[in-house]
Amino acid sequence: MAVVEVPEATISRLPIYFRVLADLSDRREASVSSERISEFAGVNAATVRKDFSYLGSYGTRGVGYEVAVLLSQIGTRLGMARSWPVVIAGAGNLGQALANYRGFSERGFPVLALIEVDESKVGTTVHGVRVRAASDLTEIVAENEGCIGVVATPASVAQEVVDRFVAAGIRSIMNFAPAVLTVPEGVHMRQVDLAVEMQVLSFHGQSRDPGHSRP
Amino acid sequence: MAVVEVPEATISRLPIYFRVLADLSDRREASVSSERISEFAGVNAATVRKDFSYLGSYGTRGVGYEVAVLLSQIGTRLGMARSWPVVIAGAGNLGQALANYRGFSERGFPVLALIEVDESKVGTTVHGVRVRAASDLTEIVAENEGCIGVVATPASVAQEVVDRFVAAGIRSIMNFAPAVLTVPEGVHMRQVDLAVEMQVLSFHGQSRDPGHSRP
DNA sequence: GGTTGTGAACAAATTCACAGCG
DNA sequence: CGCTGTGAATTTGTTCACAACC
Repeated sequence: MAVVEVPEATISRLPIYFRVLADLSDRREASVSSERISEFAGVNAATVRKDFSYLGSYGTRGVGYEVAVLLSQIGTRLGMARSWPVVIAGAGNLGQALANYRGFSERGFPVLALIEVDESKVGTTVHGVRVRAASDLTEIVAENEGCIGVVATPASVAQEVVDRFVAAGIRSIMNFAPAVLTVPEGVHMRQVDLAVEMQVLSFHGQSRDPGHSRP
Repeated sequence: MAVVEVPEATISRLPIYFRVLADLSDRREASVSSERISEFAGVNAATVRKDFSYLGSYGTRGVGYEVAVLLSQIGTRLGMARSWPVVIAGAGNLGQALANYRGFSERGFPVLALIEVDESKVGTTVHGVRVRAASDLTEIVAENEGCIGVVATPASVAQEVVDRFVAAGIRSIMNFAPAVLTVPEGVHMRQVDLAVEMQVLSFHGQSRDPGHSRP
């Protein structure tokens, strides 16, 4: 129970459990079984239990899990006890859209600033978020512990942006540019490519296979 | 080489290879080794070769792969020979952002319409995309073979929207709402939850582990 | 009784390592 | 020689099935 690392596959499901448990908590449900979580999360019940067991032993045999306890445990693991400021590079289409996206701020990821190289945009405000110059980056990151950097620039400059992020002290990066980027050891990066997701869908539309349903 | 299904993990990498090969093609490179693709795609070279072998035998031993041949093969498999019309449900923040996102249309996924229940928005135009009533959905889908449905509504109505999509004849759905949804056999659905991605990042930021770099 | 927590069995995906061939 | 294509080995992830416990 001590030395075992939480597997990556489990980590990627924790946010789902967190959401499900938050819903249950809103509905004033005190206790829940792995079977019921399994239904809401779309994950096999044994997987749910095994995932939870990596975090420790928080259930009661014959009863289930206390929603509040589990929610707080997973929340803590996910770092949801604090908020994680976000800096978005690129005030173009996507950057503005992300700055405007409530899903971030509502879930603990307030957008601090949009970073833009186009001088004419610097100093303006997009959906309440200030557009600032690239030269301000180091200062912004220094003043806000644990900043997450979001790359919303064209692919051609994405690696350059990531390098600047890293130089400024950012250790977590989310990349929306359609490019594979490299970061040094110790920096964590995730890639979201909307067109890639669409192409996976069109693969299944293409071949007349009876595609399946789980995300 | 014949009866073997293409594994899901391979399918999800095909769009990456496609992008890398398109870049190489732009740079007028005629031939490429799995080793080089591996660098650009951030995937082990043996994995690259195994992935390609599911599509057939398109390489030349001692030489490598012909960029043009491979690009066309993968493009065909991904259904990129045609364009895939997209209908977005929900003309709120996210829906408008997606309608405005060039990455879709540029890569063969033109946005046909935004579907919105708020009567006051119906009839307007958002970034050149018409906002239409839910009752128009069936007609739109019928007129456009192979429509992809995008869910950009609040989570509370997402399942309802998916059911309408399916009833209208849509078989490929991309869900941006933070909810786990179910679809009948034969309908393919993919989930993109931006806050989930951020939470996975904050998990790694939280624990002082030397997070790693690959997407 | 009911449900957790987990070892063991199974399945999928990745990586190694090398035969086979241009 | 160099690089592909692929069996075999390894790692990672999932699911089963049941003892342990409330």
